[in-house]
Amino acid sequence: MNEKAASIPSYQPLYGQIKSLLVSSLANGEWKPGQMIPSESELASRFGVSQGTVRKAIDELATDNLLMRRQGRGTFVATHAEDRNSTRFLRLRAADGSVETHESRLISCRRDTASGRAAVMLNLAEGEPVVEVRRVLSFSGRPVTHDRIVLPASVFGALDASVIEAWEGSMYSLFETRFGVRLIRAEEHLTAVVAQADVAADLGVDERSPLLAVERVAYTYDDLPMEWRLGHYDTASHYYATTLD
Amino acid sequence: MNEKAASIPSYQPLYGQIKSLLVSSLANGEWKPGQMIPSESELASRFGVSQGTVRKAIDELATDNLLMRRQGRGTFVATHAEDRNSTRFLRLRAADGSVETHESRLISCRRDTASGRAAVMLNLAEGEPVVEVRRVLSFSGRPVTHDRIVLPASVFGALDASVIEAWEGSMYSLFETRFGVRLIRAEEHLTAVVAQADVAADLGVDERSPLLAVERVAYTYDDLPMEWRLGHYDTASHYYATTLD
DNA sequence: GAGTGGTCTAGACCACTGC
DNA sequence: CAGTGGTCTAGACCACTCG
Repeated sequence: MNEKAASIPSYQPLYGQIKSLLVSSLANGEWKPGQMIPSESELASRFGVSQGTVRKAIDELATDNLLMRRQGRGTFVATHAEDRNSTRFLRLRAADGSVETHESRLISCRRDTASGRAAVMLNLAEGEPVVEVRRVLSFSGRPVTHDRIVLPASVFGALDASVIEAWEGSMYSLFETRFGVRLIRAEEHLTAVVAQADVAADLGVDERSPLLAVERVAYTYDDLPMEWRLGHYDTASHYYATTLD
Repeated sequence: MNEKAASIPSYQPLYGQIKSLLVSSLANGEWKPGQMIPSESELASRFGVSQGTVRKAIDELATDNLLMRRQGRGTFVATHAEDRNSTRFLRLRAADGSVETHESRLISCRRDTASGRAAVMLNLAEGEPVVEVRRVLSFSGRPVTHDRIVLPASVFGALDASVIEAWEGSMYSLFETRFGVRLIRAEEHLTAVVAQADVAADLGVDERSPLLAVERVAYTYDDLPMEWRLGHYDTASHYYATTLD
């Protein structure tokens, strides 16, 4: 095709437009997490562009972890329901650097109304219905993190304790499978705080112990905030790892 | 060229080899921070490959922040001595999300011998000479972080208080300009701790206040650890920001 | 206008997977 | 062996910067 992006106002390259089309197909559920998307050559003829252009679009989506390429097999929609992805957002490491398996213990799951930081960060009005989950994550049998998770009830209304306790896998995997919500990106704000009574009790640490407070907001394909959580990590024997580059 | 990578043992693509060659030129100082490297077409003929192959190599180096592309101008060696890069490794934000300017106050700069975590992380034997810098960073006039920086004296022997106080710019910019050491990547380990007396005094917070402890190791082009630092951040009015994706 | 990076194409061939 | 992604090429043309 030669009569390309002639009338686009502020120039966007063809592969950028293809990328948007692919994201739309992901967002509207045409291709579901874990599924294979059409081959590069098929997409090229569908969109009327060369394979190289489709390739560049897919390259960027793979870099952003929206897609996963597997040589010889195809290109797949990324999913949290995979061993290598199930802890993608977990930055906690044991003091010796190893990545341990962890177990989750549910404390509560109840309906509530939005307020404070959670309401602001989720773009909800005060008082809108939400679901609030509290849980403790243990590493090698020892409680390390306490999480309070707030979700809009408009989407997660069907979430309750039995659903969570029956689920094998991560929260994000549950959201994908049971609610059709795929969270692809999150932002975290870290501070150091002193443990409050309830959290201290759940973690088995002294009140007033220092804890790492981790506030997280996770976003969908459309960049809508869909989950707010406040974690409190006991960093006596674990640390939070990041890379700067 | 058709007689390409015929005898390479475990297949490495051509652009990967070009990438290695480019990194070598960066590491041995053929092209210095801030300088422009040869154009893609010149590199293509120098290496006897197509421009597209050079391009792919440069693309990846630009993604890794080793090079910076500027359309219409050329490709440049990334440097910390640039406004947009001078705070590249600083993840601190004010509580309202803004990025403030900061001022550094030097507490001490002295020769010491390697020991403990610093020795281990810098691959130094106990007792090898190091330079230790302590400083406080203030945001909007208020002290927020206390840093203890340890550097191998074999490279940074000429560093002293007068050099630091005369310098306008970041530490990494100083390392580049005065010591020919470019640090391209760093890893951080975060924990929550209680303030010790000396740090508390320097930051003007109560002893036993919770602080965010940030241990950082920074690496050169050759992936050698060249800087170890232990920061203590007062997160009462600031937070540490990261993105998960 | 000359030079640089950025996009797009068409086609050849290689590497890997699974039937 | 067919199908998929991965690499490489050669060449055309576009967008941007600067003198």
